[in-house]
Amino acid sequence: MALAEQGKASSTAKRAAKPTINDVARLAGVSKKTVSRVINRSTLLNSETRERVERVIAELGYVPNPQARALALRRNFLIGLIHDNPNAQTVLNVQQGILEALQGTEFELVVRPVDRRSPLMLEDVRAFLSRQRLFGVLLLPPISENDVLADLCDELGCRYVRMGSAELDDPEHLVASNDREAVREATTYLVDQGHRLIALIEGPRGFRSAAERRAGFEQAIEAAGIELPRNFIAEGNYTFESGIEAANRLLDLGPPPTAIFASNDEMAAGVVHAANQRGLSVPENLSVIGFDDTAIAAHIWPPLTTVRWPIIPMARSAALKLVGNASDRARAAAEPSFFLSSLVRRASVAPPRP
Amino acid sequence: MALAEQGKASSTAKRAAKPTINDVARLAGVSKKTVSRVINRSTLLNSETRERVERVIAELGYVPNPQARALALRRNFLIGLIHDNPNAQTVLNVQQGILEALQGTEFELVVRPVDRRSPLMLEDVRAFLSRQRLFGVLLLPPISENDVLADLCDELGCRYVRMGSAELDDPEHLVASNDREAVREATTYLVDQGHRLIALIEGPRGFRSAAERRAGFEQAIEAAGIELPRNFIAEGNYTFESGIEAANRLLDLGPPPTAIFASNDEMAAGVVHAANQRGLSVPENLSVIGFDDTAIAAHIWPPLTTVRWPIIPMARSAALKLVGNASDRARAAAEPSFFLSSLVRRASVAPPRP
DNA sequence: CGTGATTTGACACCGGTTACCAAAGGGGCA
DNA sequence: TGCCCCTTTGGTAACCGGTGTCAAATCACG
Repeated sequence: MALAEQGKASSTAKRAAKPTINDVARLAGVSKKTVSRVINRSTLLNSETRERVERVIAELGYVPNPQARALALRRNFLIGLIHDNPNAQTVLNVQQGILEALQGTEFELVVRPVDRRSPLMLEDVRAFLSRQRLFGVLLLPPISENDVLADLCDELGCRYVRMGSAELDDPEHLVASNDREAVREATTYLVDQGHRLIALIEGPRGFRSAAERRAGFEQAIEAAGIELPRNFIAEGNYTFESGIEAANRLLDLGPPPTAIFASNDEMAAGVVHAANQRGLSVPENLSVIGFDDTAIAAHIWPPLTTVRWPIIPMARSAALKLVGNASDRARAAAEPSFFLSSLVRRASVAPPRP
Repeated sequence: MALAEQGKASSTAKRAAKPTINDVARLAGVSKKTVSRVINRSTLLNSETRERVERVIAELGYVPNPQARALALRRNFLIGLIHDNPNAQTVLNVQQGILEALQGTEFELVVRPVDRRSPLMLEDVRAFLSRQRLFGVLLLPPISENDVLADLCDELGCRYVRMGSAELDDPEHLVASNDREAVREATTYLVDQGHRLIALIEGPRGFRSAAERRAGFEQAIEAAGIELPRNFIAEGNYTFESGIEAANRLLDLGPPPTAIFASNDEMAAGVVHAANQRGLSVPENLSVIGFDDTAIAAHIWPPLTTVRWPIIPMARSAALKLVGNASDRARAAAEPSFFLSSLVRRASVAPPRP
């Protein structure tokens, strides 16, 4: 009887009827509840019983049904990635980092791009979160800076971790990098190369990440004793096209800058593109530094000097923080919250022409 | 009583206890089952009853619990995206297309990158599919060409749609594009510009998609009456770096090609990069055509002439095919399976120098 | 008033979890 | 030594929120 049951449960070819907790309980001669205790590593268990149940589980190849657990626990084993980041490589890197962290767990990754500008965004996210009862969500910049969104997560009882630059939230909810420092370092590098006419293409105003990078830039300029013309700071929106436009505005100035720091690689690539279109050569006539060190930075010509933003480890850490919250608070708290960005010197910077 | 209940269900602030099917049934004065029928658009329903239930549903803002449905139906409302595509923009475009199709439905997208070369890949996917009981999966090239994987989906009772070049599967399971045709067109364009020394960088051997593109290339060369030196066909693996290497091998030949067709944009960008490193200018000294028309194509300098691969509509169609299978087989079958790729002329092609 | 078609409901079930209770075993105390 | 209380261990039943099955109720019609 027991053998017949086992055979039926584990090997039958037709639409493999997966073994359930009941099968395990019957074969192990215990109740469902005991099996449940074994699965959930309850301490209130005789070690002999535990072993017996574990043996049956292994024999049957039993795996708890996530749907049933989700129903009973009122919570899914899904991690959501909410983002409105325009950069494909960044988003994919984040996905990769998260999945590395989720590897071997029962969690899955659900992606949810949103439109920051849509008036329906918040309602959309609300519906998503409350319907799916996600275990938790990861918020990617720039939308991670939206406090209303974070509050919404709280309100709906959904854990969250935000990725961002700094002081956005408690360490429990945050993974950040030292963007300001890194931009200061990069800008200082331009100064050290002899540049005095250095322009900035910043991200959209109103975002902390943009403000951080700008602050680092201004600190370096000030430290060098350079007076920064007001119109040497241009605004972009992190897209290639906006980089082109901003570069054209800057290069039309008299005198034009000899070096441009762009707040991400995409825009930096746009700057290089615009320079080429004008017959300017990088780095001979114009030095360019980007930010992120996504694939495009190494791929364009000349290879871009840029700030490496350790997005994959950051994403991994953020996911561990989220998931760790479940089983092991200590480990979650120990998960690093701060990461260092640093300058990668390639070929898009040279001393200005005399 | 009814009003009190309603208040409790719909407005209570504390951890908003969501209304369930029971609440709806009670308020509408019908049974759970009847509500279920309304939700599922069963035709066996008095229209008056239906309206009454629908009114209550609207009042309460009731939304069925996906977890409970998943348990009862033994199937999740999750679409999986299984891929091992190295190109970030392509993957993200696919995600975008899928999400467009899923917009407004109860389905969510779960991403699952895999490692084609890992011996554990199949077991990994098997565990993923059988544990999560996904509604269905989308298979992206190049892994979509793996027949074992498709069979595995079948075996596990998981619907699937493969994206690929052609003749990979039944139309029900396939969304394809006319790569061969498109490559022939692109190559013919090079011929028409006056090129006779045209090289190909193809994808990894053993993949149908690579073979398709190669076939198109060879057809065009043959039609032009050009004899193709054997070493004018180089192999790459779709990465930027492999494009550089292949380009260097080709440009070291005597005589070197005056035009190179690369089987994707990433490798084409590598070709441009390699040419620049050698002091060759594109398109003056070397013409380059890519494939895909991902963002990088428009972003590098010079903007790349390439074949536009309509990946977003393809992904959308694939997702509709998958989901449509559920509600509306006719619509799913009607969903187009074939898409046309076509040449986008930018600035990386010019007649060869005399 | 019987007959068949249409609507509706009662009830078990999906596969886990928690609440609560009962039995078994161990130690303190009279 | 015997009694009682407390801790450990395991079982039962209810529940999470839907769905399928099947029978009952309703209705039109000959």
